[in-house]
Amino acid sequence: MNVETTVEMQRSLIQWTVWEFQFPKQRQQQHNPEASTTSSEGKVLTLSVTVSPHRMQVKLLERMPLAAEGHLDVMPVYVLSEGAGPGAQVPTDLTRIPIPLIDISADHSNKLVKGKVICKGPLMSLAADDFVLKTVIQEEDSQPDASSQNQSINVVLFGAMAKHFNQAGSQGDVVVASGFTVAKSSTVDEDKLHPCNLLLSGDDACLYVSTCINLSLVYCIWKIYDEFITSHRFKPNNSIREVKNQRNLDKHFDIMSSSICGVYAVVTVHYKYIIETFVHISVFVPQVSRLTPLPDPISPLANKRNATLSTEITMVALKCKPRQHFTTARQQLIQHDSNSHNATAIHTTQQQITQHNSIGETETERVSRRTKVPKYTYVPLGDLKAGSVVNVYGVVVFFKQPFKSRGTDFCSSLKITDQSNQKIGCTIFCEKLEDHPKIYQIGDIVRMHRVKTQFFNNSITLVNTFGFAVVAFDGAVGGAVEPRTSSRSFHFDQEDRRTVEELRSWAASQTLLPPVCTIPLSAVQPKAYFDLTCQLLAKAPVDTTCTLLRVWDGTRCPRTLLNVMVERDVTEGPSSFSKAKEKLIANVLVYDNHMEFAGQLKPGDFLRIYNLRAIPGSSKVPGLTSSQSEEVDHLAFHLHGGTAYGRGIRVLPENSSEVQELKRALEAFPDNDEDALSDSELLEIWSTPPESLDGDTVECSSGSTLEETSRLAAGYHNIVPVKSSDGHLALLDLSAPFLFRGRKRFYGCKRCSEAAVREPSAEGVQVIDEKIVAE
DNA sequence: TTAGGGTTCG
Repeated sequence: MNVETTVEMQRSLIQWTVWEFQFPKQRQQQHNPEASTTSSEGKVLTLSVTVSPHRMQVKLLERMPLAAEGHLDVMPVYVLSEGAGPGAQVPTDLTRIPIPLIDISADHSNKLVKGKVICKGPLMSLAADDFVLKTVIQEEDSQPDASSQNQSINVVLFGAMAKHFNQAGSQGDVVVASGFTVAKSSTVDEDKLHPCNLLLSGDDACLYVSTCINLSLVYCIWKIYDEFITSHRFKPNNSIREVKNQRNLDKHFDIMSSSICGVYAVVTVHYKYIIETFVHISVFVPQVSRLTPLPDPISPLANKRNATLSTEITMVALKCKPRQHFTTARQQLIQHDSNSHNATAIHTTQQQITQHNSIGETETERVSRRTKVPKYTYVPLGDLKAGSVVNVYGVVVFFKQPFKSRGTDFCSSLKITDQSNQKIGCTIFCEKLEDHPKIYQIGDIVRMHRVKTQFFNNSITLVNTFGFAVVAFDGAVGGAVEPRTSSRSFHFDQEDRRTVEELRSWAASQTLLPPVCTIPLSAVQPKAYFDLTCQLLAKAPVDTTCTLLRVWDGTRCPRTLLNVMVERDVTEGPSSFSKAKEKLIANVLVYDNHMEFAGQLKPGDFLRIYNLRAIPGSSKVPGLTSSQSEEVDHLAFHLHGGTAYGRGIRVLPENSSEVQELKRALEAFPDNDEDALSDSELLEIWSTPPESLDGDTVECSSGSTLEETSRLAAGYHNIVPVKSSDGHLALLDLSAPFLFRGRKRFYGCKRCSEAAVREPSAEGVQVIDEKIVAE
């Protein structure tokens, strides 16, 4: 059994050089345990991987033997690369039979069927460790109109195969089945599918799954870090499942790679877990002059490989009992691997790389090439002289988000540096926020046009002047070079790209950057200052100096978080969340000058809050509940007034790598679907008078139509429609309980529900005007 | 014009 995963080399990394390392025979045959002690002669590289929640640093140190333990707990999955395609992977002695031609009376012992998964049923458990799963596959090459009969067939998987397919397969995958039996379909009248079913069970049954898994570079590092280095145990079961959650291919890659900082060598892109044979890891090292190439790469292929640009599809083959097909598959796998530098799109010359670089250029670059924009010159920061107007590049070592000055403009404050090691302060005044540099974190790179140099306190500073323009870039080595600017036209060419990349590499080699202070809620320490990347869920004014922001980042702070009660009708966004979600929500109190900016935020916005303070056990917070004032072990989050240490808030754009990363974390939260309302919850809400539901669970609407109520319901957590009855509130329909939650409506059963109406407290509820009700 | 980094009232 083996697992092999292939990751494509992405465009933004094509100038990287690949070294390959192969670890032959870490373990001998799984079924031959005596042999497993032999041979760990495979040469291995050692990695130093430093991982913090938002950054990762991988350093190539030296080579040493790698303890390869725990290889045997692998689920029977083959992941084969697309290069060969399904046809090449399956045994050649089998012939393909089109789905419509499958017939119960024919002999299928040497046949295979190929089709696309159009429906995947749930995994059903028959007994402990015995499963069944039904899926529907459709003849892949079928014409939509011509002879469309019986193009789709039920495939029933049994045992471990069902379980593995449940994890590894999904709708849209292309599968090849062999070793199946054919049975009469009992559901043909209902599903109108093929009159036969394919049954995949027993030793001969085999299913090859071709899926569009595409691992990100960094994801692989994570896996290697996680499974290989930390625990020395493979958990391919997990990796397959998790990988399949990472289908957002290019984006995912960009995000992850741009969140790397200071990468010296990146492992993977083409790695294989091959149990019993070898582990195979490729190393990509950026071609920057500072880095000397690794001495004598182990693999003879090493210098030949540079990059592969093609989209690859990963093949997964599932087998109940792999023994019989295993040898074939493995041999093919190895063969495929040794040929892959021919078979896949690998570029071996600098010329080809250059070609791809130019293919990779942006529209702007092409435009600027054609229209001959005048060339900019950039003055190194060490060569600045007072009294001139210059263009500069620099790495951000300090920044303040734009803040309101006493004059007419917003003011940004930066400190930048470059290879000259000069640190230069910059002050930028612009009326419009969008004209300010879009700096998200220290290490970002800025290019500024038309800044004037002036002396202040014995050093040169930069201030923007007429015609000022700024573009910012992420500072992560290997990440996409995407200019952040609101400018419609700006010059950007290959030289700019190179400058950015050189600055990135240089910065990565320096220790000039302060340690990362962006941490998730789960890692917050009392008294710490930190930057928080989060999503705003709701906000509410607390008093004249303070606004409450309710935020989350998908992680849970191990400490009790401060609970701040505010009046419901001043809350923007939902006034309450599910219990599980509430546990993840941090209440951030934003003071003074930050209130104005906070006022413009909308629930749903993705934010980075800079220099947030985690304060333990305060009891003097406005709105604090009396029960909590006793508590000492809670954390409050304060964004204090002022802009010291870059204190402030920034809305992160939806397409930024930071937000993409955050979104993945939030999507992983299992209870994200607030629409799901269990019977007991419904009962709880229903049978409890509104005013006693923790004060904020139920909204009452009065005298509205169904349509109005529905519209209203979209904006509230729960709505129980009521009507006016003698000036009091009454349920619209007493025969059955119903509850509106967002777009969903929940109805109780007439027979078994007992609806009780209690009069809500008058506070916050309008006195009902009979005329309005009548209207 | 404005700011010219350097924590904390809450």
